[in-house]
Amino acid sequence: MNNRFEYGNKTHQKIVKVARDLFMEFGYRAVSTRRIADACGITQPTLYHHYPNKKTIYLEVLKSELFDMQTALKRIIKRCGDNLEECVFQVTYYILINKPSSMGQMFHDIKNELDEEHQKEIQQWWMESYQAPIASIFEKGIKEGKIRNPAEFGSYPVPSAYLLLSLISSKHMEQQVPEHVAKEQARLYTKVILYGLASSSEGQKNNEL
Amino acid sequence: MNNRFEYGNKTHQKIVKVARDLFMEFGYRAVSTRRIADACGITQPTLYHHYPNKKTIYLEVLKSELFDMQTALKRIIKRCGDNLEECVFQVTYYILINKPSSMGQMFHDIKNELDEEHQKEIQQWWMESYQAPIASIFEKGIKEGKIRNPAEFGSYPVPSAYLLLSLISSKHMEQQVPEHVAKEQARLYTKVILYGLASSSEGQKNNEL
DNA sequence: AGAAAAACCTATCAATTGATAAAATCATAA
DNA sequence: TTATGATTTTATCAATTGATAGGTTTTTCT
Repeated sequence: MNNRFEYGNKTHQKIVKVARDLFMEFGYRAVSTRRIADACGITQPTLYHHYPNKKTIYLEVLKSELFDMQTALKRIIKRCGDNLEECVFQVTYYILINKPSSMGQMFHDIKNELDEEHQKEIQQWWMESYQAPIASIFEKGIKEGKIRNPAEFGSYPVPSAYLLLSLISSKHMEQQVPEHVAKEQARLYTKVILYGLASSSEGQKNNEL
Repeated sequence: MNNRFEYGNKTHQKIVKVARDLFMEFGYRAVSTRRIADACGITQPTLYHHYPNKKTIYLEVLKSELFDMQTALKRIIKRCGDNLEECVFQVTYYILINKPSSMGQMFHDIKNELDEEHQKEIQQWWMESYQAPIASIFEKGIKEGKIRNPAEFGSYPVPSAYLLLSLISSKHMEQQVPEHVAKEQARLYTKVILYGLASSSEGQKNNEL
């Protein structure tokens, strides 16, 4: 039947899958086309039969990366939509486990290795897959009075989403952590972004302003 | 007198100063030795008269970067040591303005472009210049009862410092911001990490556990 | 002034990079 | 079975990279 099609598609998909791991760990510049080819078990020029150039492969990687994240986050938020804290926790935990090993590196590559048209395109994908889903959580929280008044505190949905994402993508010098530690971290991040580090009396003091 | 010394030192310092801007903006791999030399107004081999190789220049850059930050943070903390919120705000604001344009890129380079000995060394510098000063703020806050019980909340000084630094080094897709916006951001980060995004009633609810 | 040393430049190297051309292999459909 | 087209390989390209050798200029010290 269409074995020919599927056969070709195997390599096609494998390239993106392999390149994804490499690009996300070492960054765009540090990963050569030969390295990708080796990890795929093919020769370097074969890459150019499936993709016109290195940049296209990277774009394909970003697309799959962001698409997977989008579907997962939407599913999680739909599942536990009524419980704000639980929802923040679940999202935090999922990203913490499944995010690219160096999100900062990813942003750097997007900004420095791509031309402006592609930057705009990726930024659009990024907003749909990360920003919008997380912001929707806070938006709902605001409507239900569970989140402080945005006008007073500056806690608008989108900036709030960026704050949570900042906490998640910290990992300054550390390596990948085991699952139960990630769960613990997710719990901490959730509590901090919702309730803060200050003891409750201090928190009240601020709220009177 | 020692004009010879000073003359040599001029170029010596200029290389580090110029390389600092380039490395921090574009990353280690994206900045070639020729690019550094051009920006200094010298030819590329001249670099190798002042420094044995590219990596040494990068290490020198990191050293100066971290040293400057350390002295600044210690000064700030000493100045406004009795007021927790103000102290957090001042530190946040300073880092926000003076930090390398892509801190994530810096961490990536440290982890991927340096050998293990140098990694350990830089990590030591990093802890002294960023982690320790900020952690000292939270340590004092805990002693004074202004920060939640670390044993219950997980808000130990060092992890707390990392949380604040995560917020500061967010800047996911944005460019450098003007001064008054940075001040606004610093204000928000300070309030969020201390008091959280949840409305006060929600915060109380959590505190009862 | 003149010797010594420091600073700098021209020319060049080997290695690696992304990318292309052309030949060889393989699977598919007639 | 055989012709066709997709897939992969070998061989190779020009450009860029970090780094070195050797000569030239500039500064310093006596």
